[in-house]
Amino acid sequence: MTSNDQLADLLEEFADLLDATGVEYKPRAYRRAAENVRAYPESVADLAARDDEDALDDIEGVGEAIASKLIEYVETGEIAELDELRAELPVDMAGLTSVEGVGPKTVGKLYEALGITTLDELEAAAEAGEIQEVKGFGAKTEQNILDNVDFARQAGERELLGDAYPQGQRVREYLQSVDGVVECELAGSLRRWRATIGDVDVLVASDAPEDVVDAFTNWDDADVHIEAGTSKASVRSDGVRVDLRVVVPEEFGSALQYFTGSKDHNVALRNRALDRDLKMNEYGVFDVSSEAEPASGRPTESGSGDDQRAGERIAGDTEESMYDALDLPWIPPELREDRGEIEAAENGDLPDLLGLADVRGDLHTHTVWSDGNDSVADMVAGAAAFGHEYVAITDHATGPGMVGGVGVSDDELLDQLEEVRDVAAEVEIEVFTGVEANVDAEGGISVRDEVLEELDLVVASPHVALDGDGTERLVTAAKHPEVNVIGHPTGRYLNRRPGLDVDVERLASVAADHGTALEVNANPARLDLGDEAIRAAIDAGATIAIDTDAHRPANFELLRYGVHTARRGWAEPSDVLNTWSTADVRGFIS
DNA sequence: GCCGTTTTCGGCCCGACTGTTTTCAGTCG
Repeated sequence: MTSNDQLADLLEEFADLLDATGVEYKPRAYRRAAENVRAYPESVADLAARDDEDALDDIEGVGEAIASKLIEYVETGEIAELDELRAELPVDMAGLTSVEGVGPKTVGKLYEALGITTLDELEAAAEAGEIQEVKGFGAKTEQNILDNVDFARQAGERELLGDAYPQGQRVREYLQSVDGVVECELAGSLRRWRATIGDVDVLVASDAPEDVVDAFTNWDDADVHIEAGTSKASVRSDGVRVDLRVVVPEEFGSALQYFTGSKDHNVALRNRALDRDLKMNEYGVFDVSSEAEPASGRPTESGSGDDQRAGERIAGDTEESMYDALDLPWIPPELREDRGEIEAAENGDLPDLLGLADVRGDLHTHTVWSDGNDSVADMVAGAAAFGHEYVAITDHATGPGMVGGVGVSDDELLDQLEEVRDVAAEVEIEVFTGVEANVDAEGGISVRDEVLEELDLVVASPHVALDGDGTERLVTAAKHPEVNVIGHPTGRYLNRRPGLDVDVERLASVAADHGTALEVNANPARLDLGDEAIRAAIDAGATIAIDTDAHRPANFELLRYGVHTARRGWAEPSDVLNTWSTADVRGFIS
């Protein structure tokens, strides 16, 4: 069945092709429809497949014409009109528009003038100096294309949080050292700690914006200079696009709120403001009740550039003031996805979110006994140095998914037990003996029960057959009396494979009944379970374990990614096994 | 092509930046 994403992609291609052929307004309608189809909570293809003309009526921006095209696609696998457009403009639209500065209209013009259809042809034309000969193009545009075409070829993927976060910290530290910078914060999806990041957004408060832009473009780590004006600039650093915006200190709070997003959260807040005769934007919250024509619901066209700041400004110097003006408490960035957080805030029901300092231990680590880099003693010392009160040693067991002799056999596991106990006797922190066993395709565990019984803690993780529905298999594992934690339940690898489909509600309710925790693997390539699954799991009553899967002591630092992902899943400290005391954890796993 | 307390026509979000212009179009967020 066709996913909403696929249908939305088709509508967007439609929009781009219309745009490239110079059609007005229709492209916007198709893009809006695409956006709403993508975000629609039910399967649009299912609705379209119904023998009901009005089935698609509820989707904003989808009218008669677009609805009939969606139905045509679901029934026949094609849209005749789209095929005609493709024939008229046979270009690799997605590839070509992935070049920074090249949009649909440019694609249309270059096809018209030079017959360019692919990235390779675009590059060849630029190298041959043909592009600057086209009317409306010049030498700079041609050079920009040459500069960006390679990046466009390799890009197309969002950056992992674990790569973007250190990048963000570096730029923030640098800007904080710049003269005239009053405040500096990361914004955008990085501040919301999304698992993947489009670009790094950084916001500065300063009365000398041009000096800040200047310092930013001269940053040592800025490899490519994309653009720079008087109040904003963009560079590429280590392959990541970094966008700077500078505002005056009085507007820092409103700008931070605006640029943190998400878009959906901000739209919902803006509507709430309108209900109160207020206007909310990146410059503040304004009382427009005394403005002319209040009944029209929109400000008058004065023609001045200050329309955005019309009315009496009642908030904006801090983020708190923005929310307060709408009678809401401040909402943590991780929750700002329009997933019910505004309603919860209104009712005083916002979760008391877990913090990094609440976590007391790590229940999933590896040593040289399997594929880790360090000894049991070094990993335990690393956990203690990180500040943990307890740590579990859970090396890979041999079995399905373990290749190249990585996992330990049952006999080796028993040998390792003695070493772990010896180390444990020498240190202050609590050390749990354990294993990361493999869950086979049927839900079986790769270590004999008698051996599992000897261990304090058993993490059971899927490492093979990581596609299709994994619910029953994981349910079987979660019911196993010796299994305490289901490790990285879906087996996903961000940007590489989606992992198992899991009915989280069902898995979580079984896990809750059998005293099994579900892992949030903090490795930034995994972040598994992900935010929405975490929330579903907690709602179904399951306990969460946030573990780093550390293969060396430095990996204990990855905990932050797991904690913030759990915050995105509305997790409170009590939901998380490894915020509990040593005695309580012992109680849970015994 | 969509939409409506402006309701069957006439609008459609908008500001910053760049590169090409000689007053503006295209891209981006």
